[in-house]
Amino acid sequence: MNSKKKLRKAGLRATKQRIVVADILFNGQHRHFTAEDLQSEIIKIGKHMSLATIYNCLKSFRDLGVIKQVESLSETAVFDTNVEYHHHFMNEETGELIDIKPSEINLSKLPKIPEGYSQSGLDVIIKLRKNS
Amino acid sequence: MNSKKKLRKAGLRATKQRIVVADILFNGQHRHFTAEDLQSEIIKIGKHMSLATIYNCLKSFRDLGVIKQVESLSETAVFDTNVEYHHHFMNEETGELIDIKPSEINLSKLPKIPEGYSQSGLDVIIKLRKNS
DNA sequence: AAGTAGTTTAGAATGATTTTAAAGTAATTT
DNA sequence: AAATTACTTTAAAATCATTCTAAACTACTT
Repeated sequence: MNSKKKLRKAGLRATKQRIVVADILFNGQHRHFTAEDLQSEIIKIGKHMSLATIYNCLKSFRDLGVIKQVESLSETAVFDTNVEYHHHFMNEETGELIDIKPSEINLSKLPKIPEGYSQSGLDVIIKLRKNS
Repeated sequence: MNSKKKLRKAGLRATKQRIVVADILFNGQHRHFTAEDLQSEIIKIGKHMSLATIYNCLKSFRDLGVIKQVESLSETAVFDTNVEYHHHFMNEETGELIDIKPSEINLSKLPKIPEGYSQSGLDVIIKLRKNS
């Protein structure tokens, strides 16, 4: 099934722009990218698309669940007076953080570190939603 | 030891502004805060301090190691075509991400979720640095 | 008390993202 | 196939967090 049909099926208008983005993204291989990465690629294949459109498109694809936005704790810099190694709970709505002591998490198995690199940190973030 | 002495000992000039910030931050209780949170508190106690100064001050305290900047993946939005639950390696210098399959991490013990909340997500980020 | 080097500051600059509102277009209806 | 309508795209302006600039200031040294 081509991108046009998939978009229609998902309830989105099959605009030229969305088709271009879908054709780039869903080629079978997973990838991480920013809005600007995508714009560069679009330019590389001789097309043009405004950044606003790219943001709009990525947002609708994300809401549809066909891509994921990688979690970032907050869009503003957050500081912590606790300088010991620890993890965090994060309230998804407010961004509020609560410390988690390392002893409360057991990370008994970790993946092999890629060749040529060393581990320089490890963060666990448990996201919370208020019960309704 | 008061803030003035502590700053001097750390090799930082004991400016009025740094003393105010240190007095607010190092009162024995840990906390998470943004530059603006801090400015609001400073205004609340009848003082004034420019945001640039607050950023400068937090940066020097961070470099000194007396506060920590909570990790954020990247300052720009990153998207991922892999919508399955998974974790990430992150190259600290470039921000580049590599997927980690959940089966490669064993999280056998997790902390108790705070009263009134439910877990809505869990992310593990392993930071990498290139070997020298 | 004077010197100097690090600091503070307002305001400008930057960079990512969103908004605005006008022009365009996909899908529907005629 | 043309007309309609509602959703989209877009350039440009706006916004927000953060950094930079460069002039005024001040902590510490001499």
